[in-house]
Amino acid sequence: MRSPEELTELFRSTGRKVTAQRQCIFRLLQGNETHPSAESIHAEASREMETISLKTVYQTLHDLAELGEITSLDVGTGMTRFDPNVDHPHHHLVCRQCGRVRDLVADFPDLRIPKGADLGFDVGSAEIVFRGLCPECRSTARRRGKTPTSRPALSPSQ
Amino acid sequence: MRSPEELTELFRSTGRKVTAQRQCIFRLLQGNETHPSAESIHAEASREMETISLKTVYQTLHDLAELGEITSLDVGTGMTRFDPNVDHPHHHLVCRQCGRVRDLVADFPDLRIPKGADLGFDVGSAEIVFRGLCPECRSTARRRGKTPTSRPALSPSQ
DNA sequence: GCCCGTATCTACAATGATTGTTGAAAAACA
DNA sequence: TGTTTTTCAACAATCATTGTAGATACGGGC
Repeated sequence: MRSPEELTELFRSTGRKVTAQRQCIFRLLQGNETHPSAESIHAEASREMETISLKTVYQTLHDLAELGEITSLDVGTGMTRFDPNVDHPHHHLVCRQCGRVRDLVADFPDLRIPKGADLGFDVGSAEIVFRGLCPECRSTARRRGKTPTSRPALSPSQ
Repeated sequence: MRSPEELTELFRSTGRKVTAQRQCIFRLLQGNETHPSAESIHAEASREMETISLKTVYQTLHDLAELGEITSLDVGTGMTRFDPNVDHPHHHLVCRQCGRVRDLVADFPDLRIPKGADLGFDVGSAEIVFRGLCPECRSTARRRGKTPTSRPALSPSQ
């Protein structure tokens, strides 16, 4: 994502108007690595502008996504997350406990689909989501030895 | 996913009751490669049982997921999709036009996270989503030369 | 095959995330 | 500064999904 100043210019040059609300959102996004949801951006923005509406946040985020300045990603945490890191291709680590998302900066050069396996799809991109436990949840999870869902045997005479 | 008969037995042996609604859903899922949503399962089920409720479908799908007989996946199409193919690890092709999802049976052995790049996460699984256009949408899309969203230059004197 | 306790069913209301609507206010540009 | 047009905030509405409650059906024991 570009700097707030550049975004201001970009918005003007694409026929969009620049408001205090939008600039506030620009600032909150810049360098933000938490992959915030619209809700969490709204919560932060509300601290500076008590009356800013959630709708405004959604709209600005959509504008930024349309301009390619951020990407929206759905990693199954129930709400769309937004990522201002569009200049360095990367993948994501998702905590299955708390929903935290982190960038994984690694290149996977062998992500080519084998000939014939693409089923006729015209494939343009690949996203990898790694799921696990973030450091914070790892320590919390130590009390319960939770091995997740192994398939029970069929009719185990029990 | 096991056969409807085995699932019947499995449900009984895990203290669940077997109803006509559930068996209908078992049948609709077996061998189903369309990655249906709860809604679409409900639509199909309604053809056999006019009064079956969407809630029942959701509950049964959750039960099956809990038993490890299906997996639920969120590929950003707006609703949770369900996949009865749990016996062969695989990834997914998603059409960004129509939302169609297909299994991609290919092994990516080099999906190891480089040492130190995991940011302390305890990573348990990796899902790859390949996005593109399915064969059906490829032919339909030919009219509009739609190159998706390249970033506009900053202040292009225009 | 029937009874009874309990899980499941349907219908309906409620939730949470997101989007549509509308009159008021503020930005851009002359 | 005035004019035009977009955006704003405050709703209400939508969509997928989940909660509630009373009616109903399953299934183990007679």
